[in-house]
Amino acid sequence: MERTKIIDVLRSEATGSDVLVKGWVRSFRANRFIALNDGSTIKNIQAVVDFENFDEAILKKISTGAALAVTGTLIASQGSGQAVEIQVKEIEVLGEADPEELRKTVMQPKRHSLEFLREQAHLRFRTNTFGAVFRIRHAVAFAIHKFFNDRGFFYLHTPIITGSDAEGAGEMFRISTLDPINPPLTEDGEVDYKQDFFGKQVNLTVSGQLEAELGAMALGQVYTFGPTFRAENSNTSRHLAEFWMIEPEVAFNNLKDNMDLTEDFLKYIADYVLTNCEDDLQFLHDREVKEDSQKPTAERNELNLMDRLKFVVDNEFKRLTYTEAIEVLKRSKPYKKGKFKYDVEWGIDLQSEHERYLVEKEFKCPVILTDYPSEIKAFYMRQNDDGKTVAAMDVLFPGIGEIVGGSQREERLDMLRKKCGDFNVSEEELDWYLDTRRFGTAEHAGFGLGFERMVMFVTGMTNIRDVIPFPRTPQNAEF
RNA sequence: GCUUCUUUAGCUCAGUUGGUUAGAGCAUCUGACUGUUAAUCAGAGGGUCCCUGGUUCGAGCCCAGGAAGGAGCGCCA
Repeated sequence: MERTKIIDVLRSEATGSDVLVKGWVRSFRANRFIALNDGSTIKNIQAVVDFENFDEAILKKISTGAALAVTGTLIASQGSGQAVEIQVKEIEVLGEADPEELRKTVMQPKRHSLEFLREQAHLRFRTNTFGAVFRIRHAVAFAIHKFFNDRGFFYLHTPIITGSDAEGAGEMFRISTLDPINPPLTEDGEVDYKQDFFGKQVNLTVSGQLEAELGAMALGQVYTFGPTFRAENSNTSRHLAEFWMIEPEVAFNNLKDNMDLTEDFLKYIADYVLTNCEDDLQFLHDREVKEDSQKPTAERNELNLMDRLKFVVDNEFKRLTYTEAIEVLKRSKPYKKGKFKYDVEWGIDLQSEHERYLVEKEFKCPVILTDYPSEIKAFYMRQNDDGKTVAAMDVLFPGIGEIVGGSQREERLDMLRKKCGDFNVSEEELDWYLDTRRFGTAEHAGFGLGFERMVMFVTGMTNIRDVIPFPRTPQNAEF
């Protein structure tokens, strides 16, 4: 008989017919009820064993975590917790799981802290929470490709190994095949990278944007979706050393087009998850509601998970300029009462506390801030006519902070070269990039979305390490 | 990197003013029961009290240093 996935068995109306399912035991109750899960859905199928007339040797091997092949008749359940169940005819134990060993793992049938689950990242897939998170993570990735494909974007693979650190987006991981103990040296006693694999110093990418711009200035609309690496010593719940980033880039788009695209995009993803991940979302929703009920009122979510997603889908994002934001902050209660740790003044970079105030207290919805002072943003962002600000935008989400950073790019060659000078960026190294401005330059814009931050938002997980299968953070590269 | 909190059984945690044999629930094992939904009942096993040093007649508890983890901040996506 062919195996049927549990998600299909549960949907099936064919009671009375025989099925074969394979999966892992979640629990074995009363020597009679096996809860079996195969990962196709968060739901388990209940397999009912007539233990009085069953091989005891097999029953003994059925324990939490074991892999089974179960053959039996699909029947309407006599119990109230499920619509259908399998009346077992035959069980083959595919892989045993020693209970004495299993009790040391996250697979034991009880609630665990997320910290403990993280220590066994290789086993946490078997839990309800992480099963749900990673099925949703897939759905978000798929939705992203679908969104762009449906709009005629081309998926562009930008290099993971790069020779430029021009963007200055952060500390980089160096890649080398040189002997680390005795590297070849130049006459000056420096490491001689000319003898390295690529004949120069190279790093893991911190952004595919500059390369994506080249694609956009020929293919029109492109996006990247790949791994990104930052060697920052960041110890927070929203930073990873290895994460995935989506960077669309569109020729002939200005900042307004860019904002519209971003908003459509984020709404599309939230909506996709709401309509396609019902069971997993409901589980995470209930989990959060339960957790919240044990917290003091002040620490609870104002909106629950489902409502937060619906809110993003149904409401316009609040758009305002940096200059307006500074004014709002200066009029705010915490500012007047001296509650902010950092001062608010035009020209400063907004601190987390300021962004959180705007998103969580003042507007209570996603916020797009635009037109930041030139000095605090990257060299490639387009200079506004006021001479002080650039056509930048940051999208701020409640609880997560900056989820998207983007801009209209500086397309005027002379202006871009001036900015290179101002920001100490080597024109020589970026000659290939400047060529786009030499040959048929045109206005264009794009943004970068932190994939894991989006997954955090749609799953309600509050630590970024819990939305990536194998988190890489300072001092941690396990498994 | 900075601030702050935490570290006691496989897990989650309690542990009084420094006092003799360190506890609970869950998990595991044994037995009973058997249409259960984190099954129930009875019993059992299970401890480098994070590490190092100090104070003390005596330290899980006090002091110093260190490590790991959480939360917040900075850097950012």
